Amino acid sequence: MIADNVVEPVSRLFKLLNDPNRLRIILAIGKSSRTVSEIMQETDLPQTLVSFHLRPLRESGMLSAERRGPFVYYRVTEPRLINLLASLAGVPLKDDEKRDMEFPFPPMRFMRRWMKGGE
Amino acid sequence: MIADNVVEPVSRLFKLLNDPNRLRIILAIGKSSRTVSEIMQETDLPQTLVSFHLRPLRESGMLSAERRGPFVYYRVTEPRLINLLASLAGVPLKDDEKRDMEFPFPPMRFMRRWMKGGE
DNA sequence: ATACTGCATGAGCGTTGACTCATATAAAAG
DNA sequence: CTTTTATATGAGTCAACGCTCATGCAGTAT
Repeated sequence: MIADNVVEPVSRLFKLLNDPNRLRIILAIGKSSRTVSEIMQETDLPQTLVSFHLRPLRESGMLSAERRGPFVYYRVTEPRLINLLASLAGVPLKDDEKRDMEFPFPPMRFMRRWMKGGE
Repeated sequence: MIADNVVEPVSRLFKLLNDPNRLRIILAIGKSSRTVSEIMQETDLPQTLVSFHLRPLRESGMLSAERRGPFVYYRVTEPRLINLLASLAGVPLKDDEKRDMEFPFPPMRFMRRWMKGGE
């Protein structure tokens, strides 16, 4: 019998990442540091929606926020997350992201078979 | 600008895995082959709910189903998924699952920091 | 044919989740 | 102090989701 406290944390992690707009936001930040306005531009999402999604990502610790003047700069606390998501999404890393590529994530690519949706 | 067709497949994958009961079901099957009744026992979920969750998992190709007499045997099509989930969940593999452990998934363990939930 | 077991499926229901709108706060500029 | 820019937040809406109930179908046995 599998305990709740084993499976619920994993569930929370996937819930945090299961929204297309959140993934867009994370990938837009990438391994650099971006203000909310920059994220709005790169994702073409309204400000209030970007902030709305940034909250749970920040509160979970997946993103960190630092205020500098009127701007708030967000960054991904674990650059490996970008490697992982880029690998899953099947997109190449930007050139300036290929540094500190401790390991690529071909180990996860096998899951791409299950991504096709019935539409 | 990140395209929809890049990020939506990843979203669908995570949606498929973001439910605690689905994770329980997948881990209950493990690397072996289990009937619906056996899954019910191991997860303590009602039959209709187990079947309800098995459907999308099967239709996505994540699980395969084979009828033998009155029973339907489910199995995980990619045993590596069990390695991955077990690693994320922080649970050891059962002894009989440690074979064909081509790679463990310490590469993913760093995400465990984001699993804590505010309750 | 009937009955029983194993599993699947559609309808209905309550809850959660994504989104928008209006508004609030923070910093800078005039 | 007022205004403007950058970001955050609470309330409300609508759709999606998880779940249950009732029922249907497949296989087996009598």
